[in-house]
Amino acid sequence: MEVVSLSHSVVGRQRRTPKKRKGNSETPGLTKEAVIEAALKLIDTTDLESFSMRNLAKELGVYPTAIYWHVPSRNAVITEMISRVLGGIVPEEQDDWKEWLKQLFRNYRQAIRVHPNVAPLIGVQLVSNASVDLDMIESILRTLSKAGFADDDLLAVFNAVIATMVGFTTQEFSMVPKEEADDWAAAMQNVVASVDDTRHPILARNAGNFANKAFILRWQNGAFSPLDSGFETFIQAVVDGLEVRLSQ
Amino acid sequence: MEVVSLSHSVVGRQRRTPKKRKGNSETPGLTKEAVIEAALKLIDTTDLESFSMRNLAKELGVYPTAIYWHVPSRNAVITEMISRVLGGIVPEEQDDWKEWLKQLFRNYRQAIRVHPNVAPLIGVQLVSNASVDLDMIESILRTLSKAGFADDDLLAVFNAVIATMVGFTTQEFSMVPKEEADDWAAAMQNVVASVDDTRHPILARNAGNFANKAFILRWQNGAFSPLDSGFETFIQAVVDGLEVRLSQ
DNA sequence: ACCTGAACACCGTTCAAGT
DNA sequence: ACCTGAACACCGTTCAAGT
Repeated sequence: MEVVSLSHSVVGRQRRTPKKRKGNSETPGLTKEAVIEAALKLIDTTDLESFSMRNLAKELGVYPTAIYWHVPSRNAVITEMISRVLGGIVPEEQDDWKEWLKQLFRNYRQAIRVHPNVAPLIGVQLVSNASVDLDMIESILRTLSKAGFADDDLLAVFNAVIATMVGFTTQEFSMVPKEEADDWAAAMQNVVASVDDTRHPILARNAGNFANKAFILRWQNGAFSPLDSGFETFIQAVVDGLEVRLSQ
Repeated sequence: MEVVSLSHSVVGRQRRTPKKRKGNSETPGLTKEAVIEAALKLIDTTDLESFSMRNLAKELGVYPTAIYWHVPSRNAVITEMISRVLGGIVPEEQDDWKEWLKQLFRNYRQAIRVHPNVAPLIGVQLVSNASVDLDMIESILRTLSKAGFADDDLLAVFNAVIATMVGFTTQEFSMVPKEEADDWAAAMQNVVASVDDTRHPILARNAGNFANKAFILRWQNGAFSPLDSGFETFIQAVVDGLEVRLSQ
């Protein structure tokens, strides 16, 4: 996988490239790898709000400013985390382009499920593209080309594919307010339970089924209440719809 | 439009309900409406990073803490802004359910285009649901029911619809790093310009077309580089795919 | 009722100083 | 080379005090 990192020119500049450690088993000190690893551990065990450079330093047992020797900025840490989380989601080549795409979408979602709190960072920050995986892009383009999309269509369909891959999962694992989580859950449950069946009859009829399992009407995110059937329905619709487009 | 606000129970508690002003033209003072309006103006003219309670206070010419008399928390401001931005996106009823859905998606995107910096807040924070628009939900469910979706399918398709509505646009208008925007644009342009055409031939062939117009390979967001064709392709594919599902 | 003003517990990041 | 430590310019929010 060729990942072109823009970290140096983009997310901040490192003062010097730290010297690589010798192979012998000295005290490890701090390394970039250790920083990223600790960052992932921190974001996994707490949440996105608690993910700060200062808490990261606490986790590592160093002063906050020590981190900046190994990593140029907070955005760089985020970039590195993302490319680590999303590494290896590109499926094996396959004849059926629809199946290949669905597998890509599922692999993305599975990768996020392992580190759900990272999800909000990807869909929402253009910086998340700072480490561009050209191999992934080429694989998608190859699949779409084989399927029959070309020229201007290739761009439009590519954008549709990326939106499909990222969009559902980003929302599924969106941030839950930390402090007021309990109050909020209670309030939302109350809303769902007391839907007026003359004003909103269809919703009232389906309220039990929708509670905490529908976007907008849930009080937990995908880490606790996964939206499997919605996801499968969504990606199936997209690939079916793209097939319809091909036949026109 | 019945918007159920969870602000009181969820996003913080107000100390007292401020008394409504009399009709005569006294000095206006501060009101909740003025706070939300200034918040939108601030987020529109600057960006999401600059949107802080303290900057909001500066904009209003008051001390930061004065805001808290009218609004319980930052999350409440966000909630109010979102429901203001997304007010009135539900289309008129219509026979063709596919057209109705597409119109909903387009209305959502148009609403976001007026206040692009609000976009990241919606897709990514569960708090964004704090003001639940039950009328919108019922309208979607009515349309889907008329189309023929029922029972468990209704939930899955509803989730697919919300993901479609929010997902593409959230990414299209994702946050651009403020400080290093120029450096980053240059670096990304360089990546796109120097794609190796033996390793990534299809991308190399399409690089000119993809530069700043494809997800992952752009350095500006939808406010400067809108992805119209991708969006239309995406929503058309979704509704076509849902129609395929109906016919099975 | 509504605002000021001080204060608390946080941020990311820079830079000089140590070893 | 790599870390400490102080410092800067920020945050959201609470609470007492003013008017």
